[in-house]
Amino acid sequence: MTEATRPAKKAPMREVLAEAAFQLFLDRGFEQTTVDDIVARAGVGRRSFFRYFPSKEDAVFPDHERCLADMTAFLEEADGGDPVGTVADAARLVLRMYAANPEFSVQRYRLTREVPGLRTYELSVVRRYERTLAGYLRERFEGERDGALRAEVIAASVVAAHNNGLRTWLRSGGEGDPYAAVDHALGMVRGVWSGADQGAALPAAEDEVVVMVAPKGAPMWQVVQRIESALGQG
Amino acid sequence: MTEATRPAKKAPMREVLAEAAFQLFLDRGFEQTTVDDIVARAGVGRRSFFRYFPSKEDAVFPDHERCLADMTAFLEEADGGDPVGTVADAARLVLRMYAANPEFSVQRYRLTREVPGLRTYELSVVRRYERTLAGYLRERFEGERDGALRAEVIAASVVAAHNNGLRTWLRSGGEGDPYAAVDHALGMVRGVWSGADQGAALPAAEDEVVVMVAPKGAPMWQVVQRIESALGQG
DNA sequence: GACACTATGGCACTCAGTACCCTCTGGCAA
DNA sequence: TTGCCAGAGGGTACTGAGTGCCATAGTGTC
Repeated sequence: MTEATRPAKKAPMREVLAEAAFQLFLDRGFEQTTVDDIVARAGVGRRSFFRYFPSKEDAVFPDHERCLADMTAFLEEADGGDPVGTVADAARLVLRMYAANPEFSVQRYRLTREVPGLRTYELSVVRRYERTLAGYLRERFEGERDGALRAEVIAASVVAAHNNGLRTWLRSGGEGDPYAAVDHALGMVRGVWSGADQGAALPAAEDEVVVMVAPKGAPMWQVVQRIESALGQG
Repeated sequence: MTEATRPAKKAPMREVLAEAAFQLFLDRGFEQTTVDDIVARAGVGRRSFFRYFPSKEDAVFPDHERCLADMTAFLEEADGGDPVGTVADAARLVLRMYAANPEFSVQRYRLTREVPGLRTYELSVVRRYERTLAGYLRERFEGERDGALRAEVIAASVVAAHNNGLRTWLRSGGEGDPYAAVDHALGMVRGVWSGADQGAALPAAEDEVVVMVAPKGAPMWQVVQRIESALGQG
């Protein structure tokens, strides 16, 4: 009726629904909100909801589908650099999505923490990222010893590290720089697993050697970090 | 009525239900089987099903609850040895459960692969194992730098490695020794992440050093393996 | 104006999961 | 014996997610 400025393209229904759903979830809780409540608030028919979201849970994560597509595209276009670094960069795409909307991300995080159904749903989303990363690594490690195994373990490590940093930021209420923690975490994983093609990319002679000295009782991850700095990767 | 041998303790209803459910799932598929079908086959009331299984999915994984309890108990009783080795051993408890019943495990694996709902449910189960392992590691790493981060990444690595080996065995139809692949996978993870307290447990002097030489272009994981053998941990 | 195509609404249905109440059974005490 | 209690299981009705099918309205195009 009184639709304000004339050429105002009416917001796409998908966003209207997601917005209405999220507000209701915040107000009265996820389980206490029915799909009928959502469509009533959005002023549309019930059937329309399920045309845009296959399930009630999907309305809480309206942006992951796009992000997953971005990640896939990113990996398809990736050049042949360090595989671990590449998947770490791919993981950062997810962080970028969260960071693009801190308030929403934090609210959703709190909501998800409290609703078992949403936690489970989120797991399936995270798993798809992990599988995407693992698929890329599997190709890169094709033919290498334990290639498939390393692909999956590295993908899991990257996802775990990313999520650790991300959660730290979310728990803090979305204040400050989310990239710091995530980059630190991903850096650790990269330090442990990476290195293969990175060295080969250097024009240095193959017969160059590095001598590393470490106390015998030193923790392995500390040893790895020293190797890193010895190789000048830090 | 004609209940065969007299002192035959009637099988506990939970098992009767799980058995009936699983057979029906194999015969006509998970989604094509309703809870009414299951209770009809088991010869009990519908209400009883939900007394024993909170959801239809739970009937497919009747043993994980117990296994998770075993893992928790195992970690509580664990001595202070190498933390990574301890969680690797804890993960092996899961493999033991699968290996105790190869045919069932393989059938369930095939079923789970095909049913999205079951895949998602399994994710939530796996996640609980992962959290249990991470919780243990977090305590062990208390106060260390990046302790919580390392706990989560290592837990994720261990779970990924375990599942990689397990799936290899399941895909093979449950033939042969499942422990071989899993031990190999866990060994790799342990080689990369372990070492901290292991070295300290040696009576060797703190000032002992190891000198390691490696080609500059060598992959990091290969470097790690060489360090391992240098330290005599292989 | 007929046609087609797409977006949306409405209705009816299945089925998982829950709340509430009933029955049956086996103790156990007065 | 009677009365009482407790615990296992059964039955019924309800809520709410998700689906299939059809009707309707808007928007072109010829």
